[in-house]
Amino acid sequence: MTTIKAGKHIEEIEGDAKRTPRGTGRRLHGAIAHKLGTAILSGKYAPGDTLSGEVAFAEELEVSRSAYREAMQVLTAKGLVESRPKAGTKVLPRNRWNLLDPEVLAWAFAGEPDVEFVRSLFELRAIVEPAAAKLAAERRDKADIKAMKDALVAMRRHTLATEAGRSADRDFHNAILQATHNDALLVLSASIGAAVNWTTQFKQRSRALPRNPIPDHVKVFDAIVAGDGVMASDAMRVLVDLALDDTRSAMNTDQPSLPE
Amino acid sequence: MTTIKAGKHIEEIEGDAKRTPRGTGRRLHGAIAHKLGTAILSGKYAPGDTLSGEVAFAEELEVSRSAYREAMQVLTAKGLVESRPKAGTKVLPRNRWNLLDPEVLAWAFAGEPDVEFVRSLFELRAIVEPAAAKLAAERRDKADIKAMKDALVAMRRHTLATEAGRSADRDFHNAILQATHNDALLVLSASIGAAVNWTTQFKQRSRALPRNPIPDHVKVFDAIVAGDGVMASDAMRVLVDLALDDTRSAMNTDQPSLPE
DNA sequence: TCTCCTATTTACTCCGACATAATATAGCGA
DNA sequence: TCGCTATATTATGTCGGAGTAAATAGGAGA
Repeated sequence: MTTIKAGKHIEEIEGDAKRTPRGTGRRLHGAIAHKLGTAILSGKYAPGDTLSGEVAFAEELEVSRSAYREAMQVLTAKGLVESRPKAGTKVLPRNRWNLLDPEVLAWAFAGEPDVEFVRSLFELRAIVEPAAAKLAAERRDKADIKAMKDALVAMRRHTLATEAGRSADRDFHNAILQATHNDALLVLSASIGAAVNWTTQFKQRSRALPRNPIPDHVKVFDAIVAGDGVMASDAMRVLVDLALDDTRSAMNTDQPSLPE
Repeated sequence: MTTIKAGKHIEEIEGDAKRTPRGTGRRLHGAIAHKLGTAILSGKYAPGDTLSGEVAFAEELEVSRSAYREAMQVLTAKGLVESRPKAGTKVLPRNRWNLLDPEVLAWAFAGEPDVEFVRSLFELRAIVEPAAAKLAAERRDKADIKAMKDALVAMRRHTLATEAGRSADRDFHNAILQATHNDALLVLSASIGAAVNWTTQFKQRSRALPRNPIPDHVKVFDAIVAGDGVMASDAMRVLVDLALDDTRSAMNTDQPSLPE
């Protein structure tokens, strides 16, 4: 007998189905959750579907039941599935999903993102961000202004074509939400930031950005510094609308099914 | 020896620390997550704190490591903690918490809710709900109107003092968000609904509601039915502002540290 | 003094068994 | 024949322990 005791055959697993340990800090159950999460978000498992039993599915994934179960707890925590004895694990209806969870959002954008959903996100941005800019103009302090200024400088140095530039863009929007000194709004930052990031990448994917986004951002910044809430709100509304236009045209001309 | 084999001593546990199985559908790891979640949200474990090791903590809670770990996966999924080998499990900074997650929100309101946080939530409502009402007025269909009407009828029958009435209130706001036909907004429904619910209960706790909320709701409803976005938005703004006033005065006159 | 290596601590993964709860089925009574 | 109750089935839930992998701390060598 081969006397394989504990998790000895991990190597075959990695070489086979899940080359899990990408980078550092990636755990096995996290990888499973990612795999199943994207599968659900992409529609491979539709709401109402019943997943295979724990033992069968864990075996199919070539992981232990423990790891599989821990992954399911993650999906359950995010409202994607629900497990009950005897009944099995079922995919919950879409309105139970925590679509604003950063990780779920990432799963949603892992495959071909739903055009309708992107539109929803921009509509949310169009509602929240102008209002946030208004509050920021009324409440910003020195530190907030500095954070926004730094982000703007970084955006000018790198372009949106680089990751550093996109990061600076996110930092700018994040700084605005931070300046509202509102925890609930700040949480949306992670969600909105993710949406901004993914859609910006989509814009880049199809064509070079034809328009210089800096002036629009500067207008928002100036209004906030001046403490003019209405002007900040208006400027931000323009910014979001333009971003929506760009993304929309980019997605229309975007040929689907690009390989990863 | 007592020859206790598997989970045989659950009874002592239930009678002791965690009287877990309240109702049906409550799992052990869910109870652990609830317990630790409320502990973190209440500040018993502050950001940066390192929790005891798996073995020690699981033993302290009188549960198996599996159950404890599954609970931790839930907390990790909601951004409350982060675990790394050797370093242990640490509570993440507040800005990493998914405060809009319905479950986290429930944990936040399980103890004495932070006044500042409640204010943040109402500010979010004041931003989102009027805009949602406007969209709803432009896009509502027959089914949406029926859902709102039914909720209004139920609100009239029961008062906000009853759970049925609060449920109807939530249904009404939920129906409006549903009528926007926007998935991203709909997700906020769960969060906002929870906030509405908790704060409504707080209002009830300190005194009888002096004002009849029905007319305000009817105004919103009529505007949406008429398809008048601006009017719907205005009416909703009034409604939220009034609710904020009520809650604020209720929390001011509210003597803290009421026993559960 | 700095760098590299080793050692330890902690979480991570696996396994196999038993307990529990919800459903499906069969039996019983009206 | 129909409806209700008791039993059997089956999948999730919980348990305990063993062994693996990773990150930090401390020590050895340059």
